[in-house]
Amino acid sequence: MEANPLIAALQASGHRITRQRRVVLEVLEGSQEHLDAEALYQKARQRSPRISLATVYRTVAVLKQMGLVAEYSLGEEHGHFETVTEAPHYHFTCLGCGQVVEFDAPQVVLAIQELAEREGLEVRAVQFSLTGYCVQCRAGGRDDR
Amino acid sequence: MEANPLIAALQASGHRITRQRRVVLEVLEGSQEHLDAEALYQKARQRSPRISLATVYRTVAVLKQMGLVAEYSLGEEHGHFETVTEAPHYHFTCLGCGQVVEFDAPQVVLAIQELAEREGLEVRAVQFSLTGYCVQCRAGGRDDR
DNA sequence: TTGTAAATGAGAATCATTTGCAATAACGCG
DNA sequence: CGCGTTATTGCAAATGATTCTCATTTACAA
Ligand SMILES: [Mn+2]
Ligand SMILES: [Mn+2]
Ligand SMILES: [Zn+2]
Ligand SMILES: [Zn+2]
Repeated sequence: MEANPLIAALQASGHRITRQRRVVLEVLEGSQEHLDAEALYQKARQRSPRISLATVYRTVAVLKQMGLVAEYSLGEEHGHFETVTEAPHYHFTCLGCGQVVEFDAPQVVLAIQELAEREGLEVRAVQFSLTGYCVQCRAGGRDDR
Repeated sequence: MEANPLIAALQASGHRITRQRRVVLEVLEGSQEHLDAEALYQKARQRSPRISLATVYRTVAVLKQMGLVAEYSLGEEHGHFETVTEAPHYHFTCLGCGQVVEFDAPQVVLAIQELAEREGLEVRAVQFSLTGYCVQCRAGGRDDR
């Protein structure tokens, strides 16, 4: 009875559907970019001006523990969020222009499975991200540091 | 002329060898554990009581940019440090008992090289760590969450 | 329509890390 | 060895990200 599957899932798990949760979810779904809490907050407030940053954090926290949203690091001091999709993928962030390149890495997934099996580990979370310089930034001089 | 190679490298790069740098380096080298800034600070202060936390941070920062020490995340909100050795290795942290399992993963290194080549990227830093439950913690009931 | 518990907003609190600045100490040189 | 220059330090205040407290609002089951 609810159009949005994310909202439906939230609802199904016994959470109340508030305007702010709906908005945060919409922003998250309607963006290809990799948003951090502040960006999410700015976008959300365009639709719901009175929303607070704390609510943004609280909302992604709920979505995270439900497995609907993933938080990951792009090498910065704060987290970024993205809705969880079928295929797992990872990120490379250019230190020059900031662009994020997404890539999939089945070999990495395999390596993890092997390790887990060999050592008897139960892997709950994987953190994998790269930083460096993209083609454009490497070309355009400024090969600093 | 300097016994410790790390100290020698620091010196060679034009940095002054201070008591506190020597101490931080010694603590880092003489520990198998994965120390965070606070732990490093506590251990360092046993040898040099007046050292400050700020100096610990400043020291690891210098060592990091020289490539002598690596900072990585173990899933917590703060960083951990370890001296850089020949073979790159990664970490799995048990959410139950806190133990850290180190492992090497050539497949991951390969996957990164391939990606870099294919996309023309220059990878400067790799962040790869796992969290979950170790064999002991999985066995000993408490299969919470 | 109402009661009740969940969720929110605002701001204070917390944590990790960084920074400003005056005092201290390394070390190249005479 | 004794100095002078300047990097480095200690301390405290500043910052940035995220969490928490608490009074107020709101979702939603009955
Ligand atoms: Mn992505
Ligand atoms: Mn290690
Ligand atoms: Zn770039
Ligand atoms: Zn364990």
